[in-house]
Amino acid sequence: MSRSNPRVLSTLERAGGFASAQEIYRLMQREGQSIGLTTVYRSLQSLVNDKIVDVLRRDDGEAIYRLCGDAHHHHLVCKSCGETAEIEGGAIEKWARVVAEEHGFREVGHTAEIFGLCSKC
Amino acid sequence: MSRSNPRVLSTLERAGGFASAQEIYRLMQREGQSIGLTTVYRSLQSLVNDKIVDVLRRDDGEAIYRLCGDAHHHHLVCKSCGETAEIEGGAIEKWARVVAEEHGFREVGHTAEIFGLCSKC
DNA sequence: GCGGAAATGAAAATCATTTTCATTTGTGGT
DNA sequence: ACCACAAATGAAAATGATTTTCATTTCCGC
Repeated sequence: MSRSNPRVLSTLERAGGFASAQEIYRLMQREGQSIGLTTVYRSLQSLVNDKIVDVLRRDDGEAIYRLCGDAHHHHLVCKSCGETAEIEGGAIEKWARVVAEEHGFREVGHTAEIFGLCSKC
Repeated sequence: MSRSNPRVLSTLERAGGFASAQEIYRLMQREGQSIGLTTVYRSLQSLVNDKIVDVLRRDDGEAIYRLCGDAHHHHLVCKSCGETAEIEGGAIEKWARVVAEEHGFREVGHTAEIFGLCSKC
Protein backbone atom coordinates (compact mmCIF):
# COMPACT_ATOMS: atom_id res chain seq x y z
CA MET A 1 0.00 0.00 0.00
CA SER A 2 1.27 3.43 -0.81
CA ARG A 3 0.24 6.84 0.28
CA SER A 4 -0.33 9.69 -2.12
CA ASN A 5 2.61 11.83 -3.05
CA PRO A 6 1.56 15.36 -2.04
CA ARG A 7 3.15 16.90 -5.11
CA VAL A 8 0.68 15.02 -7.29
CA LEU A 9 -2.31 16.48 -5.51
CA SER A 10 -0.74 19.90 -5.59
CA THR A 11 -0.19 19.60 -9.33
CA LEU A 12 -3.75 18.45 -9.90
CA GLU A 13 -4.93 21.52 -8.02
CA ARG A 14 -2.69 23.77 -10.07
CA ALA A 15 -3.98 22.15 -13.26
CA GLY A 16 -7.41 23.51 -12.48
CA GLY A 17 -8.54 20.51 -10.51
CA PHE A 18 -9.07 18.52 -13.68
CA ALA A 19 -6.46 16.47 -15.52
CA SER A 20 -5.43 13.02 -16.69
CA ALA A 21 -2.57 11.08 -15.18
CA GLN A 22 -0.47 11.62 -18.28
CA GLU A 23 -1.12 15.34 -18.21
CA ILE A 24 -0.16 15.61 -14.57
CA TYR A 25 3.01 13.66 -15.28
CA ARG A 26 3.96 15.86 -18.24
CA LEU A 27 3.18 18.99 -16.26
CA MET A 28 5.44 17.93 -13.42
CA GLN A 29 8.20 17.06 -15.85
CA ARG A 30 7.96 20.43 -17.53
CA GLU A 31 8.22 22.06 -14.13
CA GLY A 32 11.40 20.13 -13.51
CA GLN A 33 9.96 17.95 -10.78
CA SER A 34 11.48 14.52 -10.63
CA ILE A 35 8.77 11.91 -10.47
CA GLY A 36 7.89 8.64 -12.15
CA LEU A 37 4.73 7.96 -14.08
CA THR A 38 4.08 5.00 -11.83
CA THR A 39 4.02 7.21 -8.78
CA VAL A 40 1.59 9.57 -10.43
CA TYR A 41 -0.80 6.69 -11.12
CA ARG A 42 -0.40 5.26 -7.67
CA SER A 43 -0.97 8.60 -6.00
CA LEU A 44 -4.08 9.28 -8.03
CA GLN A 45 -5.48 5.89 -7.20
CA SER A 46 -4.86 6.47 -3.56
CA LEU A 47 -6.59 9.84 -3.77
CA VAL A 48 -9.55 8.15 -5.40
CA ASN A 49 -9.69 5.56 -2.63
CA ASP A 50 -9.63 8.32 -0.07
CA LYS A 51 -12.41 10.03 -2.00
CA ILE A 52 -10.35 13.17 -2.36
CA VAL A 53 -10.65 13.04 -6.12
CA ASP A 54 -13.20 11.71 -8.54
CA VAL A 55 -12.44 9.81 -11.68
CA LEU A 56 -14.36 10.21 -14.91
CA ARG A 57 -13.69 9.16 -18.49
CA ARG A 58 -13.01 11.25 -21.50
CA ASP A 59 -14.62 10.28 -24.78
CA ASP A 60 -11.42 8.59 -25.82
CA GLY A 61 -11.44 6.47 -22.69
CA GLU A 62 -8.63 8.24 -20.89
CA ALA A 63 -9.30 8.63 -17.19
CA ILE A 64 -9.48 12.15 -15.87
CA TYR A 65 -9.16 12.98 -12.22
CA ARG A 66 -10.83 15.88 -10.58
CA LEU A 67 -10.98 17.31 -7.12
CA CYS A 68 -14.40 17.05 -5.65
CA GLY A 69 -16.25 18.22 -2.63
CA ASP A 70 -17.18 15.63 -0.06
CA ALA A 71 -20.93 15.88 -0.63
CA HIS A 72 -22.44 13.05 -2.65
CA HIS A 73 -23.32 14.33 -6.08
CA HIS A 74 -23.65 13.34 -9.71
CA HIS A 75 -22.24 14.73 -12.89
CA LEU A 76 -23.52 16.36 -16.02
CA VAL A 77 -20.77 15.98 -18.59
CA CYS A 78 -20.43 17.44 -22.05
CA LYS A 79 -19.54 14.69 -24.55
CA SER A 80 -17.68 17.16 -26.69
CA CYS A 81 -15.70 19.59 -24.52
CA GLY A 82 -15.72 17.62 -21.28
CA GLU A 83 -17.15 20.48 -19.26
CA THR A 84 -18.63 19.06 -16.11
CA ALA A 85 -21.23 20.29 -13.70
CA GLU A 86 -21.89 18.79 -10.33
CA ILE A 87 -25.57 18.22 -9.79
CA GLU A 88 -27.79 17.10 -6.97
CA GLY A 89 -29.08 13.59 -7.05
CA GLY A 90 -32.54 14.56 -5.90
CA ALA A 91 -34.97 12.05 -7.30
CA ILE A 92 -32.28 9.45 -7.83
CA GLU A 93 -31.49 8.98 -4.20
CA LYS A 94 -35.01 7.98 -3.39
CA TRP A 95 -35.41 5.93 -6.56
CA ALA A 96 -32.31 3.87 -5.76
CA ARG A 97 -33.45 3.22 -2.23
CA VAL A 98 -36.96 2.22 -3.21
CA VAL A 99 -35.99 -0.02 -6.11
CA ALA A 100 -33.32 -1.76 -4.08
CA GLU A 101 -35.73 -2.33 -1.24
CA GLU A 102 -38.30 -3.87 -3.55
CA HIS A 103 -35.71 -6.42 -4.60
CA GLY A 104 -34.53 -7.11 -1.08
CA PHE A 105 -31.13 -5.50 -1.48
CA ARG A 106 -29.14 -4.10 1.42
CA GLU A 107 -26.14 -1.78 1.71
CA VAL A 108 -27.13 0.02 -1.39
CA GLY A 109 -25.12 2.50 -3.39
CA HIS A 110 -25.52 3.87 -6.87
CA THR A 111 -23.89 5.69 -9.73
CA ALA A 112 -25.56 8.01 -12.16
CA GLU A 113 -24.25 10.33 -14.77
CA ILE A 114 -25.87 12.44 -17.43
CA PHE A 115 -24.07 13.28 -20.63
CA GLY A 116 -24.91 15.34 -23.66
CA LEU A 117 -23.80 18.39 -25.61
CA CYS A 118 -23.48 21.60 -23.65
CA SER A 119 -24.86 24.87 -24.96
CA LYS A 120 -21.48 25.93 -26.36
CA CYS A 121 -20.84 22.76 -28.34
CA MET B 1 -14.22 3.85 -46.00
CA SER B 2 -15.98 0.71 -45.05
CA ARG B 3 -19.59 -0.18 -44.49
CA SER B 4 -20.84 -2.08 -41.49
CA ASN B 5 -20.81 -5.83 -41.63
CA PRO B 6 -24.44 -6.81 -40.99
CA ARG B 7 -23.45 -9.76 -38.85
CA VAL B 8 -21.91 -7.39 -36.33
CA LEU B 9 -25.13 -5.45 -35.90
CA SER B 10 -27.07 -8.67 -35.68
CA THR B 11 -24.76 -9.93 -32.96
CA LEU B 12 -25.03 -6.70 -31.01
CA GLU B 13 -28.81 -7.06 -31.16
CA ARG B 14 -28.61 -10.63 -29.98
CA ALA B 15 -26.30 -9.59 -27.14
CA GLY B 16 -29.14 -7.60 -25.65
CA GLY B 17 -28.36 -4.41 -27.52
CA PHE B 18 -25.44 -3.64 -25.26
CA ALA B 19 -21.87 -4.95 -25.58
CA SER B 20 -18.23 -4.11 -26.06
CA ALA B 21 -16.32 -4.77 -29.27
CA GLN B 22 -14.35 -7.54 -27.65
CA GLU B 23 -17.49 -9.18 -26.35
CA ILE B 24 -19.12 -9.09 -29.76
CA TYR B 25 -15.99 -10.57 -31.28
CA ARG B 26 -15.81 -13.37 -28.73
CA LEU B 27 -19.50 -14.06 -29.10
CA MET B 28 -19.20 -14.40 -32.86
CA GLN B 29 -16.22 -16.68 -32.47
CA ARG B 30 -18.07 -18.90 -30.04
CA GLU B 31 -20.90 -19.11 -32.53
CA GLY B 32 -18.45 -20.26 -35.14
CA GLN B 33 -18.72 -17.17 -37.27
CA SER B 34 -15.56 -16.30 -39.11
CA ILE B 35 -14.72 -12.65 -38.62
CA GLY B 36 -11.73 -10.52 -37.70
CA LEU B 37 -11.52 -8.25 -34.72
CA THR B 38 -10.59 -5.41 -37.05
CA THR B 39 -13.85 -5.79 -38.92
CA VAL B 40 -15.82 -5.75 -35.69
CA TYR B 41 -14.23 -2.46 -34.70
CA ARG B 42 -14.69 -0.97 -38.14
CA SER B 43 -18.31 -2.02 -38.30
CA LEU B 44 -19.08 -0.59 -34.89
CA GLN B 45 -17.45 2.69 -35.77
CA SER B 46 -19.45 2.87 -38.92
CA LEU B 47 -22.63 2.18 -36.98
CA VAL B 48 -21.74 4.98 -34.61
CA ASN B 49 -21.18 7.36 -37.51
CA ASP B 50 -24.54 6.44 -38.91
CA LYS B 51 -26.04 7.00 -35.47
CA ILE B 52 -27.40 3.49 -35.41
CA VAL B 53 -25.56 2.78 -32.20
CA ASP B 54 -24.42 4.85 -29.25
CA VAL B 55 -21.08 4.49 -27.54
CA LEU B 56 -20.57 4.74 -23.80
CA ARG B 57 -17.67 3.90 -21.52
CA ARG B 58 -17.51 1.32 -18.82
CA ASP B 59 -15.86 2.25 -15.57
CA ASP B 60 -12.71 0.50 -16.73
CA GLY B 61 -12.60 2.58 -19.89
CA GLU B 62 -13.75 -0.10 -22.30
CA ALA B 63 -16.14 1.22 -24.92
CA ILE B 64 -19.58 -0.30 -24.96
CA TYR B 65 -21.94 0.01 -27.87
CA ARG B 66 -25.66 0.31 -27.49
CA LEU B 67 -28.38 0.25 -30.09
CA CYS B 68 -30.00 3.65 -30.38
CA GLY B 69 -33.68 3.74 -29.62
CA ASP B 70 -33.28 0.52 -27.78
CA ALA B 71 -35.68 0.65 -24.87
CA HIS B 72 -33.06 1.19 -22.28
CA HIS B 73 -33.08 0.00 -18.75
CA HIS B 74 -30.84 0.07 -15.72
CA HIS B 75 -29.24 -2.54 -13.56
CA LEU B 76 -29.43 -3.62 -9.99
CA VAL B 77 -26.28 -5.57 -9.27
CA CYS B 78 -25.28 -7.61 -6.27
CA LYS B 79 -21.78 -6.67 -5.11
CA SER B 80 -21.21 -10.14 -3.78
CA CYS B 81 -22.66 -12.72 -6.17
CA GLY B 82 -22.97 -10.51 -9.23
CA GLU B 83 -26.63 -11.32 -9.79
CA THR B 84 -28.16 -8.64 -11.93
CA ALA B 85 -31.72 -7.50 -12.34
CA GLU B 86 -32.92 -5.23 -15.10
CA ILE B 87 -35.01 -2.41 -13.74
CA GLU B 88 -37.02 0.43 -15.15
CA GLY B 89 -35.54 3.88 -15.05
CA GLY B 90 -38.77 5.53 -13.97
CA ALA B 91 -37.93 8.68 -12.10
CA ILE B 92 -34.46 8.84 -13.55
CA GLU B 93 -35.56 9.44 -17.09
CA LYS B 94 -37.38 12.58 -16.20
CA TRP B 95 -34.69 13.70 -13.80
CA ALA B 96 -32.00 13.42 -16.46
CA ARG B 97 -34.07 15.32 -18.97
CA VAL B 98 -34.97 18.12 -16.60
CA VAL B 99 -31.52 18.59 -15.16
CA ALA B 100 -29.91 18.57 -18.58
CA GLU B 101 -32.40 21.09 -19.87
CA GLU B 102 -31.75 23.42 -16.96
CA HIS B 103 -28.10 23.45 -17.96
CA GLY B 104 -28.79 23.91 -21.67
CA PHE B 105 -27.63 20.45 -22.71
CA ARG B 106 -28.82 18.70 -25.85
CA GLU B 107 -28.66 15.10 -27.12
CA VAL B 108 -28.80 13.84 -23.61
CA GLY B 109 -28.20 10.33 -22.41
CA HIS B 110 -27.47 8.91 -19.01
CA THR B 111 -26.20 5.93 -17.12
CA ALA B 112 -27.36 4.76 -13.74
CA GLU B 113 -26.70 1.64 -11.77
CA ILE B 114 -27.63 0.52 -8.31
CA PHE B 115 -25.49 -1.92 -6.38
CA GLY B 116 -25.79 -3.58 -3.04
CA LEU B 117 -26.13 -6.97 -1.40
CA CYS B 118 -28.95 -9.17 -2.60
CA SER B 119 -31.21 -11.03 -0.21
CA LYS B 120 -29.21 -14.24 -0.56
CA CYS B 121 -25.85 -12.72 0.23
C1' DG C 1 -13.34 -12.27 -68.02
C1' DC C 2 -11.01 -7.73 -66.52
C1' DG C 3 -9.91 -3.98 -63.68
C1' DG C 4 -10.54 -1.27 -60.01
C1' DA C 5 -12.83 -0.17 -55.73
C1' DA C 6 -14.33 -1.79 -51.33
C1' DA C 7 -13.96 -5.17 -47.63
C1' DT C 8 -11.34 -8.13 -44.90
C1' DG C 9 -8.14 -9.71 -41.40
C1' DA C 10 -3.42 -10.89 -39.64
C1' DA C 11 0.07 -8.75 -37.66
C1' DA C 12 2.35 -4.72 -35.98
C1' DA C 13 1.90 -0.21 -33.83
C1' DT C 14 -0.08 2.79 -30.31
C1' DC C 15 -1.40 4.34 -26.00
C1' DA C 16 -3.07 4.37 -21.32
C1' DT C 17 -2.65 1.76 -17.43
C1' DT C 18 -0.89 -1.97 -14.34
C1' DT C 19 2.49 -5.06 -12.65
C1' DT C 20 7.04 -6.53 -11.35
C1' DC C 21 10.97 -6.00 -9.04
C1' DA C 22 15.19 -4.05 -7.59
C1' DT C 23 16.65 0.09 -5.34
C1' DT C 24 16.17 4.00 -2.29
C1' DT C 25 14.29 6.37 1.55
C1' DG C 26 12.35 6.88 6.06
C1' DT C 27 11.50 5.40 10.75
C1' DG C 28 11.73 3.25 15.09
C1' DG C 29 14.42 0.71 18.31
C1' DT C 30 18.91 0.00 20.43
C1' DA D 1 25.04 6.51 14.89
C1' DC D 2 23.69 1.88 13.39
C1' DC D 3 20.78 -1.60 12.03
C1' DA D 4 16.68 -3.86 10.44
C1' DC D 5 12.52 -3.43 8.24
C1' DA D 6 8.58 -1.31 6.10
C1' DA D 7 7.04 1.96 2.74
C1' DA D 8 7.89 4.60 -1.44
C1' DT D 9 9.81 5.01 -5.81
C1' DG D 10 10.55 4.40 -10.73
C1' DA D 11 12.42 1.88 -14.82
C1' DA D 12 11.15 -1.49 -17.57
C1' DA D 13 8.13 -5.15 -18.97
C1' DA D 14 3.40 -6.78 -19.31
C1' DT D 15 -1.40 -6.05 -20.41
C1' DG D 16 -5.39 -4.92 -22.93
C1' DA D 17 -8.19 -2.20 -25.87
C1' DT D 18 -8.07 0.12 -30.04
C1' DT D 19 -5.96 1.70 -34.44
C1' DT D 20 -3.05 1.35 -38.36
C1' DT D 21 -0.74 -0.97 -42.11
C1' DC D 22 -0.76 -3.61 -45.83
C1' DA D 23 -1.34 -7.58 -48.57
C1' DT D 24 -5.10 -10.44 -50.06
C1' DT D 25 -9.79 -11.47 -51.28
C1' DT D 26 -14.42 -10.35 -52.72
C1' DC D 27 -17.71 -7.57 -55.49
C1' DC D 28 -19.51 -5.04 -59.28
C1' DG D 29 -19.84 -2.80 -63.49
C1' DC D 30 -18.20 -3.02 -68.03
